[in-house]
Amino acid sequence: MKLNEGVEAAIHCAAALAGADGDATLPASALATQFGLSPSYLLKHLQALSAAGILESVPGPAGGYRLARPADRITLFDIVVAVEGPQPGFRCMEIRRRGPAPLPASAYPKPCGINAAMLRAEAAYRAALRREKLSDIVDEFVVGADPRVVERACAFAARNQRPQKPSNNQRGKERR
Amino acid sequence: MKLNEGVEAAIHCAAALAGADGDATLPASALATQFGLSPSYLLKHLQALSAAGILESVPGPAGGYRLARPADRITLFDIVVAVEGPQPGFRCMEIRRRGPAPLPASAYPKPCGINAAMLRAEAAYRAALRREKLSDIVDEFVVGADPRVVERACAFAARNQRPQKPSNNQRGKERR
DNA sequence: GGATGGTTACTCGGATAGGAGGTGTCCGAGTTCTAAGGG
DNA sequence: CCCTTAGAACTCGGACACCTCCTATCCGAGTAACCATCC
Repeated sequence: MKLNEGVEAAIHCAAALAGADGDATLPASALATQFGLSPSYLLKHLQALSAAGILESVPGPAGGYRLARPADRITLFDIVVAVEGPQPGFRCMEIRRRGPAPLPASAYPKPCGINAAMLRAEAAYRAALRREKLSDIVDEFVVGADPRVVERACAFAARNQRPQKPSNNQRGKERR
Repeated sequence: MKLNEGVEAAIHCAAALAGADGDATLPASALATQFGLSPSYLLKHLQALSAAGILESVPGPAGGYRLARPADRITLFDIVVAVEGPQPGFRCMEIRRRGPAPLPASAYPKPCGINAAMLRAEAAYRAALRREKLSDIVDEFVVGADPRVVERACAFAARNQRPQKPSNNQRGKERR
C-alpha cells in the first residue's frame, strides 16, 4: 500500500512543466533546486516519465524536459504507473494451492476469489487516479493557492524555461 | 503501491477461520501447514489481526485463533489496514515548501493540491475495500470453486478446529 | 470412586538476524553553444 | 566582415553503493489439559 516517495516529486515536476510556455523545456537541475531534491535522484524519476512517454527530453545545453502532450491528457494514473511500474499492488502467490497433498491444477479453473476481490478494489483506485487530470491540479493551484506561492512558481518557470527552436537570437538574455 | 505479501496470507487465514464452527479456534500452526507458510512468520500477521480486534486468540493447549465478530462485519479494508498500518500510501513530504527562499508557513493555508488529489483516489480505494466483505468471499468460494477444493477446505476445518468450553470430553478423538 | 495437586505439553507473544527493493550517488555519451582562426 | 572549425560546457542516460523496511526465525511467558496421588 505504500507508494514510492518519488511519486510526489514526479507529480510536482510534471505540474511545474505544465506551467512552462509552449514547447519550452526546464532542466532537471532547476527542478531539483526548486523542490530541494537531489538532482541525480530526481533524474531517475524524470527518466521513467520520459520512458513512459509522458515527458520529452532535449539533450545538450539549453536542453531539459517538457510535457510530451497537453496537461489535460495526462492523469495521475499515468505518472504513478510510470514511477511504480504497471504491476498491481496485490500479487496473488496462489497460496491456496500450497500445503500438503496439493490438488492438480485442473482443480483451480477459476482465479482466486481473494485475488479477484483485491483487484476489484484496486481497479477502483486506478479509475479514480485516471480521473485526476494534471490540468485540473494546475488550475486548482492557480486559483486556490496563496498569491505569493503562485507568484513564486511562475517566477521559477519564467526564469528557468528555455524556448526551443529560437527564430530570433534574443534568448541569451533570459538565462540568469 | 506494492502491498505486503502477508496480506494475502492474512485474508486466506481469515477466510479459513470463517469456515470454522461457532467459537471454535484453529491454531496458527495448522493454518501455516495448510497454506505452506512459515508458522513463525504467519503468527506475526495473525497477531496484527488480533491486535486490530479482527481475531481473538485463545492461549494454551486446545487454543488458537477465531474471528472476533461475524464474517459479514469484517471487510478486506479491516484486514489490509491491520497488516499494512493505517497510514495512507501517499505521504506528502511538503516538497512544495522546500527549495531556495522558502516562504513562511502562513503562505500555505490550504493542504497541497497534489496530496489532496492522491488522497481522493486513495479514498476510493479504501471505499472499495470496505465493500468487499469476508462473508461474500467465503460464499463465492463455496458456490463457485471446484468441489474438490471446497471439500479439502472443509476437511481441514473439521480436522483442526477445537471447540471451546467442551461440555463432553470427546474432543481428543478429533485431533489427528 | 472422587477431588486435588503437580507435571507436562501446547499455545500465543515479543525480541532478534537476514535479504530484497527503494534511495541516493557517481561517471560517461551525446549535443549544442562559444570562440578563435582563416578567408 | 563572414564563414568554418575545433574546443568546451552543459544536458540527459545508465551503472554502481547504501540503507531502510519487509521477510523469516528463534526463544520465552502463560495457560489448560493430563495424570498420579491422596482422601
